[in-house]
Amino acid sequence: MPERMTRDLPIHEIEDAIVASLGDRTRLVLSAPTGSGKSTRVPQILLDRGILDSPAGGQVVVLQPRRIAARMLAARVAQELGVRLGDEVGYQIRFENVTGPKTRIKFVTEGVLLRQMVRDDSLENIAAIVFDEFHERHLYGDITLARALDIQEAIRPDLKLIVMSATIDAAQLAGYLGGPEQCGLLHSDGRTFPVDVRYASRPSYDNRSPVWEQAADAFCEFSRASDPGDVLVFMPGAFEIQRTIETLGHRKEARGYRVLPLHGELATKDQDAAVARQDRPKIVVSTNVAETSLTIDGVRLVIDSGLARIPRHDPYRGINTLLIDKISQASADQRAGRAGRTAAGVCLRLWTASEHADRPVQEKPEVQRLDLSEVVLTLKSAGVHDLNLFRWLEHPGEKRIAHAEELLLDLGALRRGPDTHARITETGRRMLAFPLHPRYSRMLLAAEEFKCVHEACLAAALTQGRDILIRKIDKHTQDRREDLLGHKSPSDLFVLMKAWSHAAEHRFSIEECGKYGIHAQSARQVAPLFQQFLNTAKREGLSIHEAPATDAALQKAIILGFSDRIARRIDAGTLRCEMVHGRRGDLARESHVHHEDLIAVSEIREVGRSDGEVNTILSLATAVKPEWLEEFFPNDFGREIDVRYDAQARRVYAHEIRLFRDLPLGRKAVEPPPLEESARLLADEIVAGRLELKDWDHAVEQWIARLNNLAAWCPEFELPPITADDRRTLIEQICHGQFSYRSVKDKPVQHTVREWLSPMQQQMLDDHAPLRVKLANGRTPKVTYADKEPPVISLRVQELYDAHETPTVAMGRQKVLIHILAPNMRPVQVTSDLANFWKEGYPAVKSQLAGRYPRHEWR
DNA sequence: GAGCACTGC
Repeated sequence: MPERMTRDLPIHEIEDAIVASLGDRTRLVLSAPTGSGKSTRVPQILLDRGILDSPAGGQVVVLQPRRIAARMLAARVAQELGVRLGDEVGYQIRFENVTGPKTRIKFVTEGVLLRQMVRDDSLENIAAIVFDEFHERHLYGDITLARALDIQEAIRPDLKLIVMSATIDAAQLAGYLGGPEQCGLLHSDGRTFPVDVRYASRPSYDNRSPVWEQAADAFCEFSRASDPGDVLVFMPGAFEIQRTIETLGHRKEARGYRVLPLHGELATKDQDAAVARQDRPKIVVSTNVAETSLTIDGVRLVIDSGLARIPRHDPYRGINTLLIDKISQASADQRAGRAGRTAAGVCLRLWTASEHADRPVQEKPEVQRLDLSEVVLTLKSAGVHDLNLFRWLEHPGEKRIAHAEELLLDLGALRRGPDTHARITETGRRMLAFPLHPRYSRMLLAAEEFKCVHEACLAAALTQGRDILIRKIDKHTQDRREDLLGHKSPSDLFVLMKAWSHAAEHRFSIEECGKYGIHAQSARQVAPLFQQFLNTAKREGLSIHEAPATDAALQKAIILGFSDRIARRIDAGTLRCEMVHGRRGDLARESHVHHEDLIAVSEIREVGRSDGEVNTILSLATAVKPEWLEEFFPNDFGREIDVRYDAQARRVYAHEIRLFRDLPLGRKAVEPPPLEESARLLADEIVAGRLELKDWDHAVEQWIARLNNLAAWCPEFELPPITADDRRTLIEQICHGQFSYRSVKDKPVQHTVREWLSPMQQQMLDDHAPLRVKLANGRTPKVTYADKEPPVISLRVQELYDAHETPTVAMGRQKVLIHILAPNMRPVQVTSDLANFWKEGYPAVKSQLAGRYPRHEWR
């Protein structure tokens, strides 16, 4: 029989209030910091006080953001109640279901419940749902709460919903849950030790030394005055951690300390070492893992860089970014709290108090930061057709929703309905059976057609968790790895599959994996995923073919999931690639598909470099044959004729360029088109000096190609004689963007055009030429044209900031719309004269951004 | 020569 719990934790002070509130209303927000005992005791209170005894069945489901928490909390509650884990108290996480028919208290991770809601929205047997650690605002937690509210209103009015949070603005949350009419609001105190938070005396932008130096300085200064005990240093990533450790190694104050790194890519034994008690005091230098996921007991001093690498999905470009950013006040408090777990502690922040006040209060919720494709598909299957009307706690932004819908339409998971809202298709429903990003579920469905389901399941499993191939390895390991995996491959996924198979054959032995730089723990975790996908595929009626699939079969399946990420190498000497939709990036150095011209990439990530610039890295590449694209996407092909004039030979050459969407795939020589005569006449004009040109050879070459394109666009266009009006027309065509920006951006052509013109026309060109904007960091921002509206220049805040250091170079004096893409918020728009942007437009931008986006010091 | 936070179905 369950024992009665002891009432030794702060949460019991409001036990009666909880019971009373849930007697009146079905919703409750409970704000309580760590140490209040809410996670273990609230479920027991619900059970003990009869709140779960509803006709619908008496289970409380407690949502946890992490598996390990679900497992440990269940074990602790079972122990407190004196019952066997899996009977009255159980837990369910991916791959593990430790519950039984008697289970009344069930801890689950967020994805488990969302999946359950997709299958069955009556939530039979569930009397109450508790959302724990809701302030972390994970994507699935947000969606699960919103759906639970829908379900409560539509079919389960008796369902109790309790949202627990440590730091979130509880009143706002209570408002979302219907206000005082429908939702109770309670607060409990925690039980932690006080932490003395100290700020830097100099603002961080004033301090030119790198964060690792600053952290080491702070440590040395502190340890000269008092004994720090165990120390925890927060850094944004592995690189900075390494530098911090090196720097501390040169400081005499750090002698006698064990200095240990802690981050996700470390082997388990190294992570354990950082958490374990040492024979000497220790300094653990860690990423965000130590903020929520791992606790290190005995820490009395926290040194916080205030930085983290924060992932975001940019819906404008359809890529993921991972850039270093300042953490929020809430996150900094969470980090500081790590110094007060076992005794009073100190937290040294490497930024000033006034800078702190400028930081955002909370981190942006994931729903406003990440790719929503999977969530959108889930909601569509639940009958939410207009996602802008969904009950978002915070609206993710129309662009983010639109981007997800576009991808799902491309994948065939959605189809436009009569009311313009896209509806889920049969393919979409089948895709939803797989717990995967829709791209990968699409790949698995395609794999059936190409008879490679088994292989595709493994490929999908390998992309889910941490990379199984460790990046930083020594030369010997590198050589051994190359012997095992080869140098070239049609797909990086094949390389991963080969590495994994080797690890699996050796039962994921740490020693054997270590020889090849394979992360044994990550590789081991792939196996259950692989099995889960195979089982799902079987259940969905896909046939798991016994015969090994050909490489081409799997490559084709991959392409069907990633057709909007086709890329072409620009040249053989570099890793530069151009992609469909005008994007560019660099193929990952470690890719094994470096010998191929045309690839599909499964991952695009924008990553900050140590010099402050940004790299777009294309990884997990798969070789693509153009004829496959033709087979699958016959309507996405176009062609363009490129005519060039060879001045020495005085001949015109023509090439046909094949385009996949807007990506040039290859060129082949063709008969010069009828325009040849006109082109030659034009060339003669120039050669004869009747048109003064600088750098004429190149200019002519470019210009003739442009004229040819114009003729294709406007058949009545006659080249000779070139009247002033013709020229005007030409310029206007250019100005209105009917030539691609790329085609006229080269300097010689600008020259050419200028030289043709009367002074008045030159003025017109200056006023209306396609904008050429070059930033101080060498990047050229995107410029888009629309009818009758000023051109739009899209700048990311980072670029704007970089550009501010040295002036932006820009041609053109017309008014433009400058679109500032600031992470975490709607784009800020200002209309400005570009040449005077810093004088006129920038103050407007600044006033809109300052305070809301304190990533940089706005000057 | 360059480049990578953490979870979760």
